[in-house]
Amino acid sequence: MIRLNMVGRPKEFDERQALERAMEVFWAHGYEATSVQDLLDAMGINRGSMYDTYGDKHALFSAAIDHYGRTVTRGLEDALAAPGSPLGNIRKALLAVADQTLDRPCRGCMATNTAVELAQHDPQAATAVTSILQRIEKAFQGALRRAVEAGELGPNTKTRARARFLTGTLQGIVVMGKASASRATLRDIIAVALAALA
Amino acid sequence: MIRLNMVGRPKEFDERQALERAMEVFWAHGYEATSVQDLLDAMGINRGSMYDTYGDKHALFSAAIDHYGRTVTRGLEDALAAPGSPLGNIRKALLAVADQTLDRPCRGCMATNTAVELAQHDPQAATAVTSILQRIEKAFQGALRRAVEAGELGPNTKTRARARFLTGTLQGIVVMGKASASRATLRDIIAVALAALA
DNA sequence: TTCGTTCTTGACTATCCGTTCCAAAATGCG
DNA sequence: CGCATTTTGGAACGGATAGTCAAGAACGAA
Repeated sequence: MIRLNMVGRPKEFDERQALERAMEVFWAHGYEATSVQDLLDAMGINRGSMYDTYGDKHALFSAAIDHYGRTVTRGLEDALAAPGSPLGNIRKALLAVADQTLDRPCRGCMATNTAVELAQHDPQAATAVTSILQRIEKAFQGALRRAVEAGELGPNTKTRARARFLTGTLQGIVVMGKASASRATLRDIIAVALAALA
Repeated sequence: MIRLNMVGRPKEFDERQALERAMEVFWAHGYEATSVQDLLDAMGINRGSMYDTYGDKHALFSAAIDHYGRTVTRGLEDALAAPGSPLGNIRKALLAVADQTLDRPCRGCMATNTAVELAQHDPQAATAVTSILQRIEKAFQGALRRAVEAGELGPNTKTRARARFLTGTLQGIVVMGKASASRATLRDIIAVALAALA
């Protein structure tokens, strides 16, 4: 007889919170530089629980970057879709990212980090990154379309090309920030990029 | 008595060529994912020779990224300073970088990779990256100034801000390329970026 | 209470890591 | 030819690594 709902001992830790902690460690240090022990310390659980719940280090990383998409990337989408001036939202979003990169140590963007560290040798990571970048591009494109409708941009604006451009600019800002670029440098980049939209 | 020129057994390998090989491995796989054995295999020498000649893995990496600056970055500077239309040189340089990122596997730019992987936790790597990015910015600024002199850009063009912007755009292109962006995507980015210069 | 199931704990394994060390080999000099 | 000096090849080292396993604890169902 097959029994569903055959319960055993309940988990003592919050799976979502543990995943959040793991995400932060991977985000800050990357995949290779993070040891399983680092993860366990941050997650507050021990080895068996981690391997039982997530499988192995690589699967945990996959879950972590998915979680990144569900939370951080989602936040960017919301910011770009907020009420008010669409171009203003784009400007604010870029400035917010630039400000984050001034934190020390700077984690940057987990999608960027993963693209650079893993995408070439890890198809699963590459898929996750592509998915996130596509969503960012769509979010930019949505804002640009609303800007056209609101008359902030001309009716013939090529929104897809400009959305791709903004996505690339975002990656560039993060990398420059990681390389200790000054606030002035990042503001210059944003100013020129915004001027390119008009 | 101090004797100079007291020779012993001569090196059997070409130091410069071995360094070039090491650079390629670090460039393709990053620092953490590259083992000393990987390096030895690629360099065609054995452990003792590597440790005697370069010190340790980290010192070898430093030497490798310096070598990158001396060769690859130098190549970009030359391309931007080539005779002919300065704006044309900028355009050609960006397109060349975009084309490189379509290779599989794509190594991208070693400065970008290092900025993302190491800059936050390795001051020496951060210094090397900053130095390379500064040189790229100066190279772009030089080309922009020549574009102003040649009348390709207006006399009031803010060359520093635009050079910083182009440096950021370059990083963005590399990251997008690593994330498997299509050629069309990269061309869109470049087209919008070039339009921003005018 | 007893049983089946699931989760926790920490010791354990086997492998790989960067690094050190040393005897043997290969050179120029006296 | 020795002798001093340097490189070579590879064995060896301690520590860290990702992953496994078994024994016990905590639950719901019967």
